[in-house]
Amino acid sequence: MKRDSGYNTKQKENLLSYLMKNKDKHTNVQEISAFLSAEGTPVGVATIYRQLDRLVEQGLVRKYAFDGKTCACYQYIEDEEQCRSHFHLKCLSCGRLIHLDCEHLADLTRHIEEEHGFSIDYSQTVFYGRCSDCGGKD
Amino acid sequence: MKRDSGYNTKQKENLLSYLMKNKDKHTNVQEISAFLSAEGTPVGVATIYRQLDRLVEQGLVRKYAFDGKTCACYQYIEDEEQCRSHFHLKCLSCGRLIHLDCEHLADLTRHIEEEHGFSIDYSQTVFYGRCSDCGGKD
DNA sequence: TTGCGTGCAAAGGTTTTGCATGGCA
DNA sequence: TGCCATGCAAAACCTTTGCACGCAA
Repeated sequence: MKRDSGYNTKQKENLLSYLMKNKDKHTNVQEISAFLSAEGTPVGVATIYRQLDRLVEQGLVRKYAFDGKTCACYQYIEDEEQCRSHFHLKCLSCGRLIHLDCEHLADLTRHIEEEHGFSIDYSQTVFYGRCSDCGGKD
Repeated sequence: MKRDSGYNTKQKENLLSYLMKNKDKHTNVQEISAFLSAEGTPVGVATIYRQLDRLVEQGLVRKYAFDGKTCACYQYIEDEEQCRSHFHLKCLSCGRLIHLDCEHLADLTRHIEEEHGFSIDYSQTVFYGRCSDCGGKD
C-alpha cells in the first residue's frame, strides 16, 4: 500500500524534496509551485495535484480539506505512526504548526472515546489558536 | 455590535430561518441555495454570501475557513457565550456536529495554555472523527 | 423619496480533466 | 518499445465584485 508506485521523474523528486524540507508546516499547491519555479525547476500545477493525490493515497502526505471541499493544505508525514498519536496546533497569526505530544491528550482521547463514544481522527484534526510568540497570553 | 443592522427582506428572513433550523450542523452556500430554491424561495448566491458575511460580523454566524482560504462552512450560533466555551466534534461519516461541553476539555485548554503557551480558539477548532453511530468503536 | 439589498453577469481564483508529447523502465 | 507522467489548455467550481433595478423604511 505504501510502496512507491510509478516512475521516478525529476518533477516527482523535486516535489518530494520540497515536501520533506517543509514537513513542519502546512503547505499548498500555490506555494509549492511558486517555490519550484523560483528554484528553476518549475512543475505544472496539474502534475503537482496529481502527485499529491498519489502521495496521499500512499500515506506519505496528509491532506487537510475542509468538509471534503477543495482548498486543501498538505503536509508530508515523516513518521506515520508518530504523527497518528499526537495533535497539531496551528497558530492563526504566524502559521506555525506545532506537534503536540503529551499524555494529557491521550487522556483526552480516551475520555472522549469512552464517555462520548466519539473516536477522534488525528489526521484531520487541527487546533487553531495563537502561539506564545503571537500573543497567546492576551 | 450585535444589533440587527439593515433592512428586513424576505431573502434575509428565509436565510435566517434556514440557518436557525440547521444550527446543529455545518452548512455552506450551495446547500443553502439548493434548499431555498427547492422551497420555492430562491435567493441569489451573491446575496447569500453577502448576508452571511454580515451575520458573521454580527457574531450570529460562525465561519469555518481553512487557512483563510475560500470554501467555507457556516454555522448559526444560538448562544454565543455558550459556544465559545466548548468544542465541536464533527463526524466524518454522517456529518453530525456534536457540541461537547465537559470539564475534561477545560482542563485540556488550561493545560495547553499553561504548559505549551498556546491559546486555543474554540471558534475555529473542530475535532474530526467518527461518532458512535458511524463506527466510533472500530 | 432615499438608499440599501438583490439579482445578474462578469471576473478572479482554485482544482480537475482531456489530449498530445516526452521520458522512464 | 510500451506505457506512464507531464504540460498545456479548457473546463468545472467556488467566491467576489460591478451595476442597474426594486423594495424597505
